[in-house]
Amino acid sequence: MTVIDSTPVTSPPVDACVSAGAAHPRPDGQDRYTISEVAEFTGLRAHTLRWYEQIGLMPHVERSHTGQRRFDNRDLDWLAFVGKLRLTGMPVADMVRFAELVHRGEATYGERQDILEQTRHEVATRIAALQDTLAVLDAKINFYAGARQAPERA
Amino acid sequence: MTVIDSTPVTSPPVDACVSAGAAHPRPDGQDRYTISEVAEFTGLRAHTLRWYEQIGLMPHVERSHTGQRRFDNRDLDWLAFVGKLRLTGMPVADMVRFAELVHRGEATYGERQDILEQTRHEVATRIAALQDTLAVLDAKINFYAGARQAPERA
DNA sequence: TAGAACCTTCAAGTGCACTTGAGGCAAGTG
DNA sequence: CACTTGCCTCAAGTGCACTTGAAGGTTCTA
Repeated sequence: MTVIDSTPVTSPPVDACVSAGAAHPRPDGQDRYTISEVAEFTGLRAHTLRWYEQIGLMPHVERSHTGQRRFDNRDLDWLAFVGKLRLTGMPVADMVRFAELVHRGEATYGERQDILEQTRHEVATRIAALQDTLAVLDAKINFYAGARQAPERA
Repeated sequence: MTVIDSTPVTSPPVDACVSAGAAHPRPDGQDRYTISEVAEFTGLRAHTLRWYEQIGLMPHVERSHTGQRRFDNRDLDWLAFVGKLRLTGMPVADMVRFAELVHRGEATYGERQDILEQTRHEVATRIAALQDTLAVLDAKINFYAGARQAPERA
């Protein structure tokens, strides 16, 4: 019985951390992707994907009999999550540390929770700062718009 | 009559762009600051402030009779705005371009408005993405919390 | 009047996150 | 069977935003 995608099953219950909730639209009902397929799908370059693996951010990807990488849906989930973390501004080194915790299994749940709570806090702070910025931008945009509509008022 | 701060007056109506709305808490009722005062106030290093001026991101700062920089409240406003732009992820080169538009005066209002509207759009998009990320983080945090509270459920 | 604590310019260095290039193997096509 | 395409590894290069350092002038405090 092969995994056919559709709903996020995550059959091996060993470590459900990787399933990122409502999955992104998968290419199709398969489970083995070449590096260029993954590159197109994630927006990352093939070189970057290899580099991720090299530094330990992308844990060991399966290989074909000729040594080429074959990514599966779990890998895609992990990359989607990494993309989210990247969005938060988390340094790559920290993501690698998190990846190591995931690799070490259930024993690190607590530590992982702590890290994500810290990250959550930072993200919330960042959102607030950006909303502040939005207000400043709006004020300036309004100023410019007003100045253009009433240009002769010296 | 010297500018005493309080409400954003911006007496010379030439270019009100710099007044960033509700001003940050000013050091005190003065209007001439040394570079180290500005450094402490903004969190930027003195070297960075000189570099900003050098690349055209900090338009000409006044000098004392001995040639030392004397920043005023307008400069502080500008730096606060630059800080906001930096938060949005705008590259320094783009900020320099904006600074040049400001320097060229009213004729560039339209162009400036366009840039800020574009930036506004990007910031809004970014906020949405971060809120998405927040949801993912919450899901994972809950997963970890749940797994710790009910650890014996193989 | 001495020394600390500032300031100046010019230039090279740092850290991060990739990016690019070289050289080569393996599978499919006319 | 040559050729193109796609993958591999290893190593060096790039771009950005500062950061640090060197060498020297000026101003404030004791």
